[in-house]
Amino acid sequence: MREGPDIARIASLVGDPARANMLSALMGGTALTASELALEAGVSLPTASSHLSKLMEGGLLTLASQGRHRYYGLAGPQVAGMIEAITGVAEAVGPKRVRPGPRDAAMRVARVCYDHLAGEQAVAMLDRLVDKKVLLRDDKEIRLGPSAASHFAALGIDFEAKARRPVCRACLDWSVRRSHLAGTLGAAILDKILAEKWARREKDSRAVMFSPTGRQAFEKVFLA
Amino acid sequence: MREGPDIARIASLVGDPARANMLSALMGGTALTASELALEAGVSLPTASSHLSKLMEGGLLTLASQGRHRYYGLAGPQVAGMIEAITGVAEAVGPKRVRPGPRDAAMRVARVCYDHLAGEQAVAMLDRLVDKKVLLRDDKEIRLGPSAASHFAALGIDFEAKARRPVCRACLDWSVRRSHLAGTLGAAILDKILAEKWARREKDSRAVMFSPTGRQAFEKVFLA
DNA sequence: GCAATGTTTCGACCGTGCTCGAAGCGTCGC
DNA sequence: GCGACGCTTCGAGCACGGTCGAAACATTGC
Repeated sequence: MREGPDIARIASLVGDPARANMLSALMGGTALTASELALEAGVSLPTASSHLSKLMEGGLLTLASQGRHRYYGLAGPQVAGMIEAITGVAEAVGPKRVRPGPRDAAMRVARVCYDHLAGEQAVAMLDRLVDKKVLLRDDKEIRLGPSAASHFAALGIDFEAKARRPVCRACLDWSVRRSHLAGTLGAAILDKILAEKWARREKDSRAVMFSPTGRQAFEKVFLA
Repeated sequence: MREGPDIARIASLVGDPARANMLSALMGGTALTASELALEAGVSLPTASSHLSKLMEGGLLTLASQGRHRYYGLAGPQVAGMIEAITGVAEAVGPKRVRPGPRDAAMRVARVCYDHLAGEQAVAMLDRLVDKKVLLRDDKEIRLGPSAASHFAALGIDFEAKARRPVCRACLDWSVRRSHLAGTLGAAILDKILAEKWARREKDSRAVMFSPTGRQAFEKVFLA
């Protein structure tokens, strides 16, 4: 009955949990592939694809095809602002949120983000690697420093052997609100952590649980 | 999978057309009753009531019970800001809106808003009544001026005879973005317009169509 | 060329939630 | 008190949209 722009259409796009998770994931500013977004949203690939096409049709996303990868990103700052506004209301209105249980606390410390480590530990690790000039961070970009090759080789981490993805990539951490390390290097480090049995993945969760000795080893290698 | 505030919950509340219409109607700042909101949304009273309780539960609305009337209003400026942000995206993203047809143009000029007149004609009428000091407007409130009683009596408009609602009320016009006159006086004026056959209601629409002579009469009385 | 990987389309299933009529409750006017 | 009015609750019907498996399509690497 009421005229004007179709706000219900836009809001209902954000109103599905899977799509909301995707949009939240994209709030970091980096474009993500359909597979990554499917993992973030916790749905299968076909489902994610369906959601993504709806978001595209609604004008909320942009698409950049690069080879067989398709990178989805937020359409612009106006869309980001809208998500921000909705998040603000959700936060203000929902103090009824159950207090974080042990699972949530663990997620905050360390968890899997697609194929690399995220959480406080991951953010601290990246900070330390930048401090030591092993990696170079300018603005939003991360590059390998001159000593990177030898540094990681000494640790037995081989990040070149993997597929052709960017070696380093910044990934915004939702809990800490700062970047952690993604890309093939981030993936290789997670592999290393799991291979050395410093930590194990919690079943049916993204949480990564360090053993006491594993934590010491990790901190000695990456946070020293 | 992703944590943080439940933005899907909030967005899906806005994502239903009926609820979106209600929220848009409340963007004017004045609280409205369940019946008024049902009309705005174009749904039955039970349906509207169900939506309203959901919006209440979601924390988007406040409720002020006055006798047997229950006035619903937006919970606060943060909620209003969110609606505004969503509206902005919907506007920016939907230039695919079909160009306004004759029906829409007519709606812009004059239409029914619950029980009173809205649109350009209504806004102009209120401006003129204020100019002539028949009505007094300070800030958002509208009151009767000293000459109001005799002025409307001379026109054969009896606004006291109606139920116990505020005589004057400002109602924000979506098309003009300025206030028009609601309340029992606004209703009485619309009654007059239809009784005099200056205009008729378009079937299945809120548009009000003035006849050529009716328009002249209306302008002579209210816009002179 | 063929196999591997990333992504979309198709088809079918199923549940959530929107919808309204009828009935129940609370408030006001006489 | 009784009737009128405003609103909410209950119950049942129904459609829309989310979900996934299988298969098709596209791109790359060998």
